[in-house]
Amino acid sequence: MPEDTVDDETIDKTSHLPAYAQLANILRMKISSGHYEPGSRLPSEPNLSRKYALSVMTTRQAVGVLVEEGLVKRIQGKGTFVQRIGVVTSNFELEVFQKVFAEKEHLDVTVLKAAIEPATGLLCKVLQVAEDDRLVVVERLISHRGQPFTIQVGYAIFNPESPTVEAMLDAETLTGLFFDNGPSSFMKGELRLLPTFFSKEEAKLLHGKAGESVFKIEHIYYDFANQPVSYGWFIVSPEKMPLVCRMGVWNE
Amino acid sequence: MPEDTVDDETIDKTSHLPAYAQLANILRMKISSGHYEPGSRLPSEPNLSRKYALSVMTTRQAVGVLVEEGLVKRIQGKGTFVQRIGVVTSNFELEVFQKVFAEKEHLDVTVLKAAIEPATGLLCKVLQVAEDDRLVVVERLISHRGQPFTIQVGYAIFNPESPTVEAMLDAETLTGLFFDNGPSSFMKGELRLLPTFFSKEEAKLLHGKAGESVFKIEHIYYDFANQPVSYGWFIVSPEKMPLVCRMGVWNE
DNA sequence: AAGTGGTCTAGACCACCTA
DNA sequence: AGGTGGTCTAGACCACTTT
Repeated sequence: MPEDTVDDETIDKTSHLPAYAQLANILRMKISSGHYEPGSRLPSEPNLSRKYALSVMTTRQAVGVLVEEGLVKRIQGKGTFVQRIGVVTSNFELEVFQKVFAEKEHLDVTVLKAAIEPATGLLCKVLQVAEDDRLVVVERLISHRGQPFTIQVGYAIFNPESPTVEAMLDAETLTGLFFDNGPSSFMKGELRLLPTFFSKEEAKLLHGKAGESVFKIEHIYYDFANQPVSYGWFIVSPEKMPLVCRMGVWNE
Repeated sequence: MPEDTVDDETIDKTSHLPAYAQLANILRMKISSGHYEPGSRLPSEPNLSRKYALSVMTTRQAVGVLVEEGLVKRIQGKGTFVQRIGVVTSNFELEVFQKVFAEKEHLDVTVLKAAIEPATGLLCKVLQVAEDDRLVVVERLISHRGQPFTIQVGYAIFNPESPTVEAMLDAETLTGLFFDNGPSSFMKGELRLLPTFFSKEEAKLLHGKAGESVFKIEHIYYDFANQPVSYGWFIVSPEKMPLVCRMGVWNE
């Protein structure tokens, strides 16, 4: 009476797909098919290692893939448990931002405003400067493949020698857009995603309707001394930048 | 002429902090201090292994931590490179959602509506049912520590035997709120984050102002047969649920 | 050919949980 | 005490990139 003999797939060590990925696929399949039910325990790592003739480290790597995907959760001393999918563990990536800004050859930047202004109220607080200190302000309309994509507004503390200011004013190479490719290095930054609505001007520039609900992505960057160096935001429509998060097993 | 003798920290193998975490800390420090500049190459893993007297696997684990944090990027055959921080690689987690719903003892749920209705227009499309098929609809006000937190609206295909319907109507145990603890298992789901604004009623219930910009988190779940089983959304103010993403090195 | 990251082994010991 | 995940070693071979 054979048990567990041919009911399972095995690891093909001649395959180009790494063993850990093969095992991850097998386990993922068993989870999505209901063979391992939500809340239940996965076979222990030593057991999986024996069953699929892999070392513990390789087995751990396979399970680690599922952990990254949020399908299972490891609890030391107890085991690895199949997770139920749910809203609470999700995260939203700025995938569209990545794709759009990666295609530099299809980006067009129009400078709407570039000026030096005295700092006021909120800006003083955010950038930790005194009232009337001078700020560089730049507003840009960024189009992607001919379609208006986002409006960017940025403020930086004015300092002719600061690479930040240089980068901001450098529309040509886009370095000022998101500080991903510039000469300066920042210790840290913070993003904040907010709901807002199109102003009349924004709607016109981005081909939307005034009052339409859109995203605002605020960003603030700090230098090595922990001082804020720039503050600004992007305005972008959810139609141009859908924020979607998939949970569970897709594409099987 | 000593070089690299005492300028570097070393790994304390008697520490409770794992060696890989210690090395990750060292490397993170060197990145944030500018010792390793953005765009530059990290020492190779064999080099780091020799330098800190660790095995390759342990060194890899340390570098893996920084990869997860987005501070460095591995490129096979070339090396590991320090990344510049930027907007494009960020993601937003629903941390507040996690925390709020984890404190089940501090949640209060008021059922605003529970009914069976015929499907119409948009709902037919989303749930892939025929016009006038019956749907269960539930609206809830969820309060956390006495403060109104979110309004949840959910639709499910009516089937008295479906665990989804059971879960939705089960206000007591909150299982219907986000399907994270219920008896049913779902193969997959999709979330969509959207900007919108408070309706008059929503504003009143959530102590906000009508017309205020807020988040809408749409969710749709599918069963094992890939059929939609439920659709709905949460309405929540950005003040109650800030969506923040930190980039670079914080808390050093 | 040499250097890099990517995968893998066959063990080992530790920390934690349950019985 | 025995099982579980967490860490670690000292090698090995492979795939990819550069010289």
